[in-house]
Amino acid sequence: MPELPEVETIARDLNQFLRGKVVQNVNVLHTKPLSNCNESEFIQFCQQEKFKNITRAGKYLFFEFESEKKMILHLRMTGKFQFFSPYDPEVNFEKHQRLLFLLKNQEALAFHDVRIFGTVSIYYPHTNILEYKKIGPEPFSSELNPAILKEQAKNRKVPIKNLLLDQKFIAGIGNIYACEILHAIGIHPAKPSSSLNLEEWQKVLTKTREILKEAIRARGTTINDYRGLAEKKGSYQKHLKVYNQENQSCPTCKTTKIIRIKQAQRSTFFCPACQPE
DNA sequence: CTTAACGCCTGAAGGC
DNA sequence: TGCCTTCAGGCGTTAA
Repeated sequence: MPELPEVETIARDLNQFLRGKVVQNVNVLHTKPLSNCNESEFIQFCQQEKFKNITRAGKYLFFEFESEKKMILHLRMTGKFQFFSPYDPEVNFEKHQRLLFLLKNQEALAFHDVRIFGTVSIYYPHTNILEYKKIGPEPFSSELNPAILKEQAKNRKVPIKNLLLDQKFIAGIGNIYACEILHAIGIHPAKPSSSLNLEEWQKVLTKTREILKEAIRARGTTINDYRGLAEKKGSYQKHLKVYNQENQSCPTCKTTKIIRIKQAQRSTFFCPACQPE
């Protein structure tokens, strides 16, 4: 499940492979990912476009072409990219490839997505990009500070864990890092968001940045599905203290076992000793 | 405005 | 072995 560190890693790698390359043709192997156009529009949109830059915003990937057209893609749960050089359909075809971008010199980029939750949308220059409006501030943005977070949360009764998952509150945090952040600062995941004081918001912000930065250094977390380009795994799973660690001893207090609860239909892992109510 | 529940999807894993 | 159920979860939609 790609979150900010995983998407950042993919964006950096894609840039290296794709910058300056031209899309000669596209095979739409499944139309479900196309969110704001049909198959023929999508093919038309991409043909002869040269990749200029690939960036990340929240958990979205922004593909910018030289023409200033943009393609915005979300990997959701199981989306990943495969770069083939050269691409041989006999060898490289896989069942769950959904979009295939054919490049020069027999190279190709495949968007692979088992569960087909991933989405792509296309934008012509100078048009209003809806995706921007849906996501909140980047965790590393200098506009963020503890006072703003506290203010934004003052009427929010939802558990802090759920608020950290809200992409409009802070962009890019998913289930894994939300659990890790709360453990690192010793806050119970069910604590009502509006009850955190300024000092606690300071800790949230500092640890969020620290953990995400460290996870980017490790090229993300690979538990089940996540793979970067070239099927490369991340290594941050070695640093996880609570996520997926049910019944293990907490690495911080070394005495209490990590427990698992459900919040808003999602698993939350935490240490009841280090994160008291 | 906020919150909660559901649906989308497939493959892995567990129960019997 | 095989069938059935449950689970994984990001996010859009819907309803309250």
